[in-house]
Amino acid sequence: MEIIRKNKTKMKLWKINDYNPEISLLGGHNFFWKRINENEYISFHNEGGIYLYKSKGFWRAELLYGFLDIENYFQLDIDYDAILSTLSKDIVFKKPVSELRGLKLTSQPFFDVLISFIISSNNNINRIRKSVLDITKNYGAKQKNKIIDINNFPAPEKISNITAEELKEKTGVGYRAGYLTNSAKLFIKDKDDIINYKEDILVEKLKEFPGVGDKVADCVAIYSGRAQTFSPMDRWATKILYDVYDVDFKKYKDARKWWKMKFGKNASYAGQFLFEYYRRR
DNA sequence: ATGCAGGGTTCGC
DNA sequence: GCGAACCCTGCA
Repeated sequence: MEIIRKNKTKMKLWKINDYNPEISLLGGHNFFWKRINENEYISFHNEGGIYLYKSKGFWRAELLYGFLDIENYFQLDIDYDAILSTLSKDIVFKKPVSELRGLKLTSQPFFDVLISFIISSNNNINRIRKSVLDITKNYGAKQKNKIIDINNFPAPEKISNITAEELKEKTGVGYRAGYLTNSAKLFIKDKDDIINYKEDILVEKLKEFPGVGDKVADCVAIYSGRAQTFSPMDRWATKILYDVYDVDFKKYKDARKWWKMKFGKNASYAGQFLFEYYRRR
């Protein structure tokens, strides 16, 4: 991969090949990006702000503040072509892959994914995004940078110190407010332990957090880059798998096994293409 | 206008 | 293991 270094500032620029920010960053798996215009995006994660912009036909990313690992965040080590060509052997993926080419997953900071997907339960994408933004505006800190005025998402300590009543009043997260503050507290206590787990063990640990069931646990594990062999079973996935593959799972764990058996290491990408394709119909 | 679904989870039985 | 309740809002 190409790394461009500006001589004076030592700023690292990363080239993001074969990328579609619109469907990758403003869809249903990442709620921490602001679109400035069609050629510029900025993230407001607690751990860092990435500036993504199109220049001379290529998407490039640089860190504006904080300490995010951009190579890890954009999963620059994966073989995207190999994933797509493997999936495309299945007729089901012909249209999703051709129409949504450039859709990629991100490995987001663990806590940010945890909070945003606790908000996601029995909720819709527009409202999830709005709630995340409300939390950021109310409790984040201004991050000085050369592009745009922006707050970052608050740290676990910050959220743990808000009362559920206040959070509910200011952000519209509703009955999930208590889940959020208590999960933040538990995260502070358990973070050194939990971030070392992966895949099936991680999702079981994640269910100890209030507001986290099987589906949200899958989202946190996958969208933080700690699981690849399954895909979250929400209303959409359940319907899609029933309609397309004629499968219907009695137990959630059976769904995890099915994804792994059917798609192996590509399961999370498989699910993401199906979800983003069918929810746009 | 009123009813319902939205990337589910919790609680009580 | 099953069903109801849940904040709120856009859209039919």
